[in-house]
Amino acid sequence: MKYKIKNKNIIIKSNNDFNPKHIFECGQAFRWKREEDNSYTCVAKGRVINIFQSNDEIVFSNTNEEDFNNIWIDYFDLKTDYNNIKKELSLEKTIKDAVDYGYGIRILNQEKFETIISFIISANNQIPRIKKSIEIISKNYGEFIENFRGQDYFSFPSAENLSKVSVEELREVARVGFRDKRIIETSKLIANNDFSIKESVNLNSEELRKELERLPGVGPKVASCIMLFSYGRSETFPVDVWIKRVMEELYIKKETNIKLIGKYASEIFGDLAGYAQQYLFYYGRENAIGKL
DNA sequence: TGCCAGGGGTTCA
DNA sequence: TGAACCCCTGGC
Repeated sequence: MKYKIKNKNIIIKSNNDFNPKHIFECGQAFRWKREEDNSYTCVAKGRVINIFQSNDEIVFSNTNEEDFNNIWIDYFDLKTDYNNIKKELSLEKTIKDAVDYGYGIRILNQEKFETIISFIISANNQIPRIKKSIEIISKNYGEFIENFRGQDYFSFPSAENLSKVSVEELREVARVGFRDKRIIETSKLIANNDFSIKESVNLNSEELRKELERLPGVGPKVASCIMLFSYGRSETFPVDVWIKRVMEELYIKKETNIKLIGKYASEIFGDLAGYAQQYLFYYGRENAIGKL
């Protein structure tokens, strides 16, 4: 991975396949903040990092060379050649517009426990409220990291710590509604190793899905998101209401059901289905369905 | 102002 | 298979 260091910042070439807005606003992550200068501050792995695009350069600040190599290269999936993925996907003509539109998307490698809880919260919920709940949970039960640009940042709590919170308190404090029990029970299963995150990485995707769906609050869609956004299972194609609309509008040309859409996607996109999902999701949401 | 629909789905009957 | 679910926001 080629980079240079200037004024304590790590700088890489954008290479037309790294765009902070695309990465953070394509629906995969919740713990980022857009700053007034259009940079993005994001919390992960107990660190706070700021990312700014300047022409064809991407500037990582509030970090250091060691963290960049040990943490962020993996987190931002910098070893994967997205231009190659886009080229392959674009052979299929319908998706080409979506790929061109979200050209700078990358799929992050996020922390597993945080991703599991985040997507349990996402069920039948709205993105601003999801972000708020996750922020409150971190602030109350995570650990203080630092103050950056006037804002305090906290890590996402461990399963051990979150499992000790009462259902009532969590609902009251984090405004998670009926998801309260699911969050606490899942945290307990993970904390007491009934579900072993460490061992789960060795499962094949079919086994992993089955295992994840044992967790309260994790159904087919949430399991898919967890697999794609934190287990690197890039053949996974999460089908939510947005993707359903996009696929119906662009491909199927009529209303259909979720199962069929997943099957269809895997036939067209194969092992690249997960990437395809992200380009389509971003394209569909940003352009608002109906105007495609 | 106040009511109502609907949302990154899952669960339970 | 279908209704119910917390809470919040946007539209009327």
